Amino acid sequence: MELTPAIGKFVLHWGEMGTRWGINRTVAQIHALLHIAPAPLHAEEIADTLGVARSNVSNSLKELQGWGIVKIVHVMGDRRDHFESIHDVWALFQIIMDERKKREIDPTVAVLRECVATAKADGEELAQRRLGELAEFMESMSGWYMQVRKLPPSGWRQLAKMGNAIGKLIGR
Amino acid sequence: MELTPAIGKFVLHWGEMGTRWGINRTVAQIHALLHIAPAPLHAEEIADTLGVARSNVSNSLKELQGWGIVKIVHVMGDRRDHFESIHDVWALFQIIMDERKKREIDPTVAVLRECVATAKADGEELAQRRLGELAEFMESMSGWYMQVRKLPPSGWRQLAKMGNAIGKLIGR
DNA sequence: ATGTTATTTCTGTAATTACTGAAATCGGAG
DNA sequence: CTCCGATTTCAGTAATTACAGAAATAACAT
Repeated sequence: MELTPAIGKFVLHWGEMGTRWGINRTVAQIHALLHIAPAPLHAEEIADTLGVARSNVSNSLKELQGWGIVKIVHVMGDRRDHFESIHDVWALFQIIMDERKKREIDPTVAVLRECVATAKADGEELAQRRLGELAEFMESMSGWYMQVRKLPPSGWRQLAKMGNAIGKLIGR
Repeated sequence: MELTPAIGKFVLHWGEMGTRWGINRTVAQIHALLHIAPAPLHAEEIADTLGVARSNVSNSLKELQGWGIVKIVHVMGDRRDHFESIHDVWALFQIIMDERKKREIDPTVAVLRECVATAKADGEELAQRRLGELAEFMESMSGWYMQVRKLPPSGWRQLAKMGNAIGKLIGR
């Protein structure tokens, strides 16, 4: 797998973006590489292409598999594992959203609810209100996302184009 | 400003969440503290409450002001700057989204477009297609967000409740 | 079984990022 | 201008995170 100028630039940028969103740089780079790869790659190929240690690739791939955006595939006559990422960007986005919701949003809402309960018990009215509002907001966003996520990609696309119409529908 | 159990728990959790989304822990903690504070706080009060250095607070507050979610306010008869955060969660969310779009999404789309152009010039058809799809997806999401962001908070809330209706409207 | 290659785990190190405390700067008040 | 409190800057240090390379394990072929 050779790094052409276009691909190299993309991989580097994607890596940087990763760091800004709490994703390890190498993990993001590998994801980028697999995303544009014409065929599944094996670990050593990735290590060579990106110039990182084999072990680093191994761990990063585990991470990506944990997120569910990279799968192992096998190639006839080759004992090595090959890796492939989801190429459908809408599906990719959905998986990442689902995962972040599960790992971060849901637990946060749970903690907020606990805090609200404690605040109530301790008679801290203001804290109770503020934290309650925050919890409600997050649940509201979550709930909305859970609705839209069921739509097929085409539905999402339509939704994206409907911004104006929705504004009118609601009657701002 | 004393840290009650409820508030302490919230501040700690918010700090952790920050790290997962690429926000410095202290920055996130200060934001959390200001979010539930009954009145604007001055820097030293924040430093004492969270047990971090005064300079750390100063820099973190600059960061939060850069994001536009914390403002300086002045208190009669007090020379010190006091800090207040936006308490409306919907407004807060919108500001953060706007900022991340400006700082990360838009530049990424720009880079993707450049990569597509390069890929095209170099005759890399697959890369061109994949990167093009990614760029289009991100622009599509951006555009959609730009539409909805104009709605008043009440509109957002309605939108959140409309998930089902929208599904039917689109006719999945 | 033994050898061979692929993969993972683990430990030490490197790099990065966050933080502190001191020093410098700022900005009014007298 | 000089003083004094508030704030910021900066340089050194601490803590965290990412990484490489070695060692261990696994998976298969012979």
